[in-house]
Amino acid sequence: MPKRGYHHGNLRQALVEAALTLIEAKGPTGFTLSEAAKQAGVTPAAVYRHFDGREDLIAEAARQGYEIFADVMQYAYDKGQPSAMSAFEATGRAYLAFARRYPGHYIAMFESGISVNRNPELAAISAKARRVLERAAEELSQHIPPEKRPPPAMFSAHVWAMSHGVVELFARNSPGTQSPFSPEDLLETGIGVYLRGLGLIPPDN
Amino acid sequence: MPKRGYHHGNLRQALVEAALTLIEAKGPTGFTLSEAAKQAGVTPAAVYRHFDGREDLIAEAARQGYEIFADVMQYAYDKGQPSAMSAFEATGRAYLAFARRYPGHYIAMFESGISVNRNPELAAISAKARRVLERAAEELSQHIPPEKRPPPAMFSAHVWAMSHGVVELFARNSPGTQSPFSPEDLLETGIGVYLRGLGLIPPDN
DNA sequence: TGTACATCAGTGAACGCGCGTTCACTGATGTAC
DNA sequence: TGTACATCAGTGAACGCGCGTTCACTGATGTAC
Repeated sequence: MPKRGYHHGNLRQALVEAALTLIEAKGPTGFTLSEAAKQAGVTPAAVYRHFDGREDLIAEAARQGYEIFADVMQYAYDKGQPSAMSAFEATGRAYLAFARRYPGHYIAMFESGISVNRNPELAAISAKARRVLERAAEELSQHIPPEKRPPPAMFSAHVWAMSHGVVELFARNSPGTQSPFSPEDLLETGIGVYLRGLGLIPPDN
Repeated sequence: MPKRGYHHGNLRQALVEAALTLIEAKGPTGFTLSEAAKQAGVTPAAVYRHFDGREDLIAEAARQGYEIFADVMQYAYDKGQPSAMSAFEATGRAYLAFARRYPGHYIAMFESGISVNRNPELAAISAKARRVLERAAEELSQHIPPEKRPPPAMFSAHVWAMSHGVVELFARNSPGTQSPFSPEDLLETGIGVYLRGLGLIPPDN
């Protein structure tokens, strides 16, 4: 049984979770340190026992997000093996699934404006997550004749961009008026067309 | 010569422009009505002669953005005629060019969290902009055999998603570590691969 | 087991700040005669 | 052209608010003997 702290128990993590809930509910703008403290049942000043301040708390939320993100992507990649194609497709689906399932984390990571270079730990874990997708792209691209093979970094950037675009425009309520297609469908078909364009799927399949 | 108002001249527009500058510089979060007023050389209270409040000012900035956006897209589309392909590619490039050239507008439109349904005028102009891309996709898709033709709305959603993703991840400084490729290259090649996947570009071209 | 002491997580009061918004006003501009 | 009046854009003072942050403190928990 995990030992509980002196007073609250595990305030640090409770604050991160409060922050995630609030970020999800009100956007990175609406999130305030005071409200997170209140939601954790604690005075705002208590937050400073665990974090340097507001930004630091958001950064920790993002860090935990990247941690989960990297795991999820890696797991999808492994599970899709040994086919390079199915591994790649699984990571694409995992991206969207992550955004759906952990919206607070996703927002903290990609919409809060905190830089990934704000501290080395954050930079490391985000790079790790990115590398999963890059590796999947790299392996898949070996099936393309070398002379028409795009650089894997470009390949993965395309897929990342489409995934992120689908999330931002169609998996949230706000700006893109809802399309008649589900985000999952859009991403699946979009990546499908893209892979066909790379010659990785037969043209008439 | 445009007539100037009583005191300031054209406060309404000056406020919109101040807002755009601030939104660009500090993000939608950092933007404050008071600062916009100050930058326009006016008391915060004066803003209320022209707008209902802070949100209304952002909405007007977004509206003007959609206005420009629709024009830019339409112009690119027309200029790319009569080839459906070149018209389509031109609108894709225009998307990115718009994001680059009017960052304040772009942020107000897509990142400020204001809903396009907040007022009818905004909904109308944003729909108009969207329709340009949809029409380009529709015409282009006529070159695909009907049985393997995706719905044009899906087609344009894919391209919009990739464009938006490239802008958000690679054309800003923050989250995506800078890729070795320029956003323009990424979008151009990404859409190229996608169109090839649709069979619109010969496989070995 | 019991006592004395050290640690340190969380308190509560206080701070200065800039925010969005309101209000009665002022004074420059426009208009009627 | 000159005067009296109406309009209304912008003023400046004030408001209440919640924010992030600081500080000396308290009191529960852990530890040494």
